[in-house]
Amino acid sequence: MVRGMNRQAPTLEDVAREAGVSRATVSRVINGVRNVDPSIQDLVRRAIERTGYTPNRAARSLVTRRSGTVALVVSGAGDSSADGVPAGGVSAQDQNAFTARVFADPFFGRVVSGVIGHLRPRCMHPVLMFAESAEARAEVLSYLRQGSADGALVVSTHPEDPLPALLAAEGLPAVLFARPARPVALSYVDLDHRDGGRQAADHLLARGCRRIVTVAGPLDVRASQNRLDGFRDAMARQGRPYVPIAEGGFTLASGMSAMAGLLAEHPDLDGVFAANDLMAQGVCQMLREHGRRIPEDVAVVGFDDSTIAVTCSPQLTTVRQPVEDMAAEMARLLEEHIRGVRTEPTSVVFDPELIVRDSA
Amino acid sequence: MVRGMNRQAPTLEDVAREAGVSRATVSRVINGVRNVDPSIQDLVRRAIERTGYTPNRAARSLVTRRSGTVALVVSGAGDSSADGVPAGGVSAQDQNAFTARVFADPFFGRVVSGVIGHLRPRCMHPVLMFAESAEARAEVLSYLRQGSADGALVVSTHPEDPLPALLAAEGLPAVLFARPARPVALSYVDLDHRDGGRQAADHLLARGCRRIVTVAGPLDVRASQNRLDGFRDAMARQGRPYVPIAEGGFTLASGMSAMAGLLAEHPDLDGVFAANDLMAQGVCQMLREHGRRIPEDVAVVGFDDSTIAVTCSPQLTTVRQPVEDMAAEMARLLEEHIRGVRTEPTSVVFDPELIVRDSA
DNA sequence: TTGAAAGCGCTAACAT
DNA sequence: ATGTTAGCGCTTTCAA
Repeated sequence: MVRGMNRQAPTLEDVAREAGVSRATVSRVINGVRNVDPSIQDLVRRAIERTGYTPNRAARSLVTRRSGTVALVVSGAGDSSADGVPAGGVSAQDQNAFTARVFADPFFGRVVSGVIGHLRPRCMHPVLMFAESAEARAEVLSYLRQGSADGALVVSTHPEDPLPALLAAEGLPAVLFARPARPVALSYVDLDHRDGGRQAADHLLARGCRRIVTVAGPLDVRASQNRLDGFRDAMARQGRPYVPIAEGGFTLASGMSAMAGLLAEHPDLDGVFAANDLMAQGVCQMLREHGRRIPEDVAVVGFDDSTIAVTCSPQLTTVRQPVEDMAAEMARLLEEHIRGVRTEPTSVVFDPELIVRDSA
Repeated sequence: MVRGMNRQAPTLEDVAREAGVSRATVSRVINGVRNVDPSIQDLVRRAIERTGYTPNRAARSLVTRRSGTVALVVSGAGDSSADGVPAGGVSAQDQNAFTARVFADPFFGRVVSGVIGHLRPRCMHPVLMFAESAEARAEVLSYLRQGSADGALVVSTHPEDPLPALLAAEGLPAVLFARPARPVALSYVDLDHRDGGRQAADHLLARGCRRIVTVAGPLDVRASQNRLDGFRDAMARQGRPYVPIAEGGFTLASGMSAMAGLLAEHPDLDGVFAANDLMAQGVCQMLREHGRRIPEDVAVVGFDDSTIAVTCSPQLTTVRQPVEDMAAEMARLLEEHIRGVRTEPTSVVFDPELIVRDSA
């Protein structure tokens, strides 16, 4: 069915003529509306086949007021207004750095995967947007207002991200990954991070570790804080109120240097909880550089169960965050908001699960 | 300008009435067509402000026949037709695995960054699509035919990827990352991989390395093959016709095991060229586990200059592939094809550049 | 069950 | 320089 690029694409009209019926009937067949004579359905379907017809999305959107597209936005904090930004906005450098940071963690890939998994069977598609500056955020809003996308799935990389509030204020359908720092009338999907921290502590303790330390995530991020809280609570409940802690930045390098510091102050440590797998990998590397065997000398527990948990050696024992499922749930909620079958903001909190492998 | 979600969005008509002019005039102002009296322009702009008007994208697309969207497709090989696929197509597992693999390398993030960098100022947006199965590929084609996207930017992860040929056959605007295995009438952007391999060899040699080995990429990938060829040629030209080689899979783990093998057979090696940074990182880790210092005992050169090149320790000396620039160029070419100002398939080949850091 | 016709909101050719 | 008008391709009442 190779068609030259010159010929106009066939329209409903063409199919209707070919089938000897009206536009309306063809439309009904395509959209699966009942009340169409089976024999006519066949007729139409054959005509569609013959003409190589594909519905025009713009025309359909115009009348249905649905684009079949959702914005998948990765949102930073950036300048919250047009303050002090050199004309022209954010530099390519900054933008690259931001993007690089986002993609450095396998986390985002898992989000994409989960989102696409839900969207694809419904003929919906994600358009990727970065909102690391006030300018970029305005663009996201305008994109949604234009009806270019029916709603937004937003993953904030910073607790002070102003985008959720802006979205809510305009009444635009949106679902967040993680509960926003300040209350916003939007649905979100989250993980019970506290419980994850607790599971890590319990496992290390049950394993017989006595001198446990932790490499926390950035403490201005609620998720990090909660993982740490849960971890500490569990430790305290078992009679260990004090746990040495180093703060990392969720990166491999920060995990390494945090571990180096911890090792210097507590050379006899025998257990580490790292608040994500990337840092856990850094922790393992640093431990090995110091001649410690894992898990014989030091047990390491990570968080996330990202792909690196298994590519890392030894394979990481880690607290699984079901990111794909969470992302799919975001898409599901958003779809319901868009369809209007769900109107109130909702929250769905997932439970983490300890995955035991070789590192602890 | 908070608007309840109940009120209909204002249309051109509303603005026109508010400003006391015709729809056409408002449209002209919005689209920056000359021949509009400055005073009226102001009038209109104020009316737009007051009404909070935003143009409806679907309506605009319908008449301009432009969606302002391009498909950014990551394409695998997968089943090339409906052979032996269990009903329902590819499993969620497979899809996740595919996505995970794609995002494990910082490469894709750089592509996204470069693409967005070019698209954003032009008010265009990328929609993310995966085409790892025949089904998914059909969907990409249909998406483009529907006019949902004006063209496709495709990054193939496999040399036998059938998508480019399908795109070309339908005359759909598309630009590829890397020259396709078999000739296809599409524009592409590529790197002079041979020259990159050459630069790596020359640097290692100039440094005084005598027992050089290499960890190649998957040899069914043209880029890997070319990097290797260039590397070997340069070595041969300097009187070293034989270079021990191990084939990796562009992953960290494969870099480690390739290095382990090489080390076992050539314990006296003093220089390594790894065909990408991820493998180079694996190489470094393995070398360190074997007590080799980098670069004192063994010099290591990577390829790509991805973010890990600098997060890795020691920082990687590597052959830079300007992925962001290449991706932006893809976007530029595609845009020209879409606008019709470029009709013939074109190729743009970038030059790699050796970035000297600490590892060699 | 099918068809006729009225738009959806916009741009562009044409008329003024 | 501005307004009038005719669609773009589709869905969806409303009649038949």
